[in-house]
Amino acid sequence: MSDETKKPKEQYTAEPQWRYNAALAQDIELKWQKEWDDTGAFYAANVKGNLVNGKGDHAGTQKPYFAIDMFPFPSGKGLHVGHPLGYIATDMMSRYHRMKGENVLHAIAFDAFGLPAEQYAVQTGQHPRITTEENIANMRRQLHRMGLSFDSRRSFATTDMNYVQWTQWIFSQIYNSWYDPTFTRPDGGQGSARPISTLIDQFTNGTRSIPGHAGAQWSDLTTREQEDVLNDFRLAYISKAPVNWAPGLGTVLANEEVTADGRSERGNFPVFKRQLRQWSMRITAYGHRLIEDLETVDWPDKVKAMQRNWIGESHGAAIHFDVDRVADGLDIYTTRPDTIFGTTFMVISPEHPLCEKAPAEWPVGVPEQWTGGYDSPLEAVRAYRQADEAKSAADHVSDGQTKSGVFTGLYAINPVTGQQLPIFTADYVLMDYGFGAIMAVPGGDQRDYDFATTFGLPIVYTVLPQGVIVDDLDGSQPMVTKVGTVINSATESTAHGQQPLSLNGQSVADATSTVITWLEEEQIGNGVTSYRLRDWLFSRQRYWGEPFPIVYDEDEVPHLLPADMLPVRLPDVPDYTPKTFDPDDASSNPEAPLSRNTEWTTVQLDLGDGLKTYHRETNTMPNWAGSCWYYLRYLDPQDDTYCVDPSEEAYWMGPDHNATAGKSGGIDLYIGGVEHAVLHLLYARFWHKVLFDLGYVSSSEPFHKLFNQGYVQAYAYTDSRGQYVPAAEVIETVEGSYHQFEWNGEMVNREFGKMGKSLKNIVTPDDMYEEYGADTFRLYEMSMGPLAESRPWNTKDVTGSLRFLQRLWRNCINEQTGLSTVTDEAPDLKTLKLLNKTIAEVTDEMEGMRPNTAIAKLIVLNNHLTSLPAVPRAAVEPLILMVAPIAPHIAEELWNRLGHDESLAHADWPVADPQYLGADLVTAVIQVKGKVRAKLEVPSDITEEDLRDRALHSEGIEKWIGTLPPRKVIVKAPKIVSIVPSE
RNA sequence: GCCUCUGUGGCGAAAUUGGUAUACGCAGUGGACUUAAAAUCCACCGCUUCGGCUUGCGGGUUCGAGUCCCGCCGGAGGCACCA
Repeated sequence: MSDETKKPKEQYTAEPQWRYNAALAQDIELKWQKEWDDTGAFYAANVKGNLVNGKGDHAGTQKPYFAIDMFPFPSGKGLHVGHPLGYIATDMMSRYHRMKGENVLHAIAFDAFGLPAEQYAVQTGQHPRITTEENIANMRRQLHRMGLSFDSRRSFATTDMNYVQWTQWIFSQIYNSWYDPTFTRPDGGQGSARPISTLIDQFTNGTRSIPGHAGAQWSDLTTREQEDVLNDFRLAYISKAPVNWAPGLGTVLANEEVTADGRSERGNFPVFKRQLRQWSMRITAYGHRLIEDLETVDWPDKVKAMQRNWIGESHGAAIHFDVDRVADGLDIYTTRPDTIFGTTFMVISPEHPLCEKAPAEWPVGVPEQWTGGYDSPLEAVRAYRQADEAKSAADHVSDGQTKSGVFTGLYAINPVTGQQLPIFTADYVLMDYGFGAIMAVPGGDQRDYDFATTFGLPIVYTVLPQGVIVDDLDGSQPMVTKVGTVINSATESTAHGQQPLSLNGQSVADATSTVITWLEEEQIGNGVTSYRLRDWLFSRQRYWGEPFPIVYDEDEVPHLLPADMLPVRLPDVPDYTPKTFDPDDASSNPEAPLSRNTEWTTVQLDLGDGLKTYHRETNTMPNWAGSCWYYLRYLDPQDDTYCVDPSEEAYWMGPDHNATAGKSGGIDLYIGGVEHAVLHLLYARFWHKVLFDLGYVSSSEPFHKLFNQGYVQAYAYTDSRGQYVPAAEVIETVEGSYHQFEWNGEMVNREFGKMGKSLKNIVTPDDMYEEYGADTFRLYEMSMGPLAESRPWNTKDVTGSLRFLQRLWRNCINEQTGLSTVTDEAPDLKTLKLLNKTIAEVTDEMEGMRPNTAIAKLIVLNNHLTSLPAVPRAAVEPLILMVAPIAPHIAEELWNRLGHDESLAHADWPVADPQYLGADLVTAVIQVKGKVRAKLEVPSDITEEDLRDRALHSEGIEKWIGTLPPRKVIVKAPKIVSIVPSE
């Protein structure tokens, strides 16, 4: 009995079989993903070789479009909904360009070496190769479920041996190159990487003298001596300069990996400056080109500015100062040589070699505070240097006006004035910028001023500051009184036989060039360009990275392994965990895990002069190495002859490959987070330029168009104790403008920021697939707001995206039968006009990568179709095609159910018919004193006179303009009439 | 401190060269359908003392300013002893 009463109710309430809900979406999505895989729908065709498109063809005359994301790191945690934002955008653009008939290369690889993978492996007790592979498998599954149109044949991980081999090969090319700043490149530019053999030729035939061995023959030098000379030229070289040592991480780090407060970006450990022997890349040789060529790429201004700031090119002068009793004297760098008359003391870095020349006795009459309380300059300087070494990078930054330092007991001579200047050592002068020494001008520089006031040193002003009257400073001669004019800067002195110099009355810019010319004539100094950018520290004391293709002989001379010995495989080691230390233990020393396998480190090789014993380099490369060139490997992933075949690189990335790419060439679209603005993007540009100089690639820049997607942010909730509560369970109530949040009957506070496990606010793509389906998820991500902006995730808003797809589905499909309901009758004029307007506008939005506004317009069209008694095929088919890049599965299914046998992946993007674009009637607005007072329906081709006339006589307008003739009437036909009434 | 960017309804956000501010979505309100609810469909939805007032605040340019200029205030990001 009860069964009978229930049964009809159930039948009644059950959802129709063909309602577009999460379950149906899943069926559709899995079906089409399989179809795409089976038919190779997204296979991109190469020029030659075995990579052809799904139809079996090589690239023909089709325009190429190469669009990729910054590839992911295969994390053990998997993805949350914030991660795929960029991937969906790139996929949308790839699908759009495919429908425009272009040959689209869209692929993904995995950045699988590096610290986090290693740490994850340590936690799980498994070999990093195993955990890395598991993580990649999980990530592939999550990404595949999203329906991203990758060419699956072009996917790889940076840890694949076949890839490592070519990473090592590129290192070899860099190692075997030097930078010749005078060489004219084939593209007409000055300066180029060249094979090191061309440098050896110059040494051998005497066209270049051998540094440190003047007059010697190259062949007379020992192998050791030759290598030492070459090391100073190689683009990958062994550096003995101060490096960043993080004991808590157990490895050294690049400058780019150290935060502003002197801690490691990963792990937040203190970083110490240490003199350690490490591999370095001479990226500074490319400083100018890395700035200059930013002009040739289509990047956000913000990222360009960040790279310019990071490289920090500045123009100034190198000036030589004689030093009492020290033959070599002292060279300094300044950007303000015009202020040399205001120099009242000198400062050298504690690491500066001149510190070692500190005398054993204080000069007579030295103020107490200059001595630091020590009995001699020698002791004072030694103590100051020791204290300096123990400081972490963070402790070096002085707080405000207090500056530390000590007098060296030495005096320099101002080459312009002949004045004696005390030389101090202080840690505010850095050894690795300029010459590690400055001329201090307390009248012009805040830091010098702070130091001068601390140590009671004189202050001289040489540039007229605001509000100072000229006669007070220099009444002796008549002068212009302009702020920024150089004053107090003249010498009659000819003590060294120099020409007198006066800068008085000149502008700073003029004075600067005057003094540089003078310095060059007198051979005291010269104009130089300096960079903030340091060479790139390239070795790490880690297990999970690429081994260097380098061995050392018994004299510690490095030898490069030839290409046929690559790849150098990572050996097994008894323990691959990094050796870490007390984070504050500055005296600790790095230990490379690879050195633990002594069977591997010692090796017998024949490198051309018989079998000899060598030991291997035990450092590994930083994980930036793999990300420096992976985009090239997509083009030609299986090549055994080249890292990328030149003809493939020319087709996909060359300067002529695509009208959008401009003269630099490069990838058509590269989407990723702004956090890589000065790390990956700078390093990759550098490697690419070396490969360009050496003739391996034809594009001078790797990434022609760069786009930074915003971050997906999320709300998190804390209870009264400050503990995070599960965000999904929080109930929000709104009263007026007042919002309340409740969890388990308790009021909780809302905060806004990242999505993270500890914040209990993670939403995963898997959650979305289950509740809404991949298409709804993709659509929501694209409709949240402008792609470049960060936006908060709001799961409840996702329903709006689902409703749009449901309505689209219902417009085409009978929910009971699953059959098409569209009519083949022609659409009415209103529909045609809206359709063509939508096509024109959505095309425009897609070109500008504004999916949020594109979607709004698609919804408007769809809502209009909903209001029609029957949905015309001619209107809904273009709509389906336009939805396809964003929600591809439902689009394919509808396309199929409407009777198309072919996938729409390569269908033609709709084109607007111009005859429906112009409007016959438009609304003209009548403004009086800038306020809208009336509206008129007028023909769109109305003349200005006509419109003016009709506006002035329109109903009710005299109420606003009065009876007097208006003072002024502006007409912009057919939209605006602006009336200024007489008073 | 220096360099970028940003500020519009209850919320996410639109507004192409200065030309009808608030498209589209969420939330909300009312109605139709239903025994009822959900779903769906239709309508409304900045504030207002009904004069008007509204794009963080104060000025300016203009017939007309969210948009351009000057000065503040708030928010985000980057760099930071770089001579």
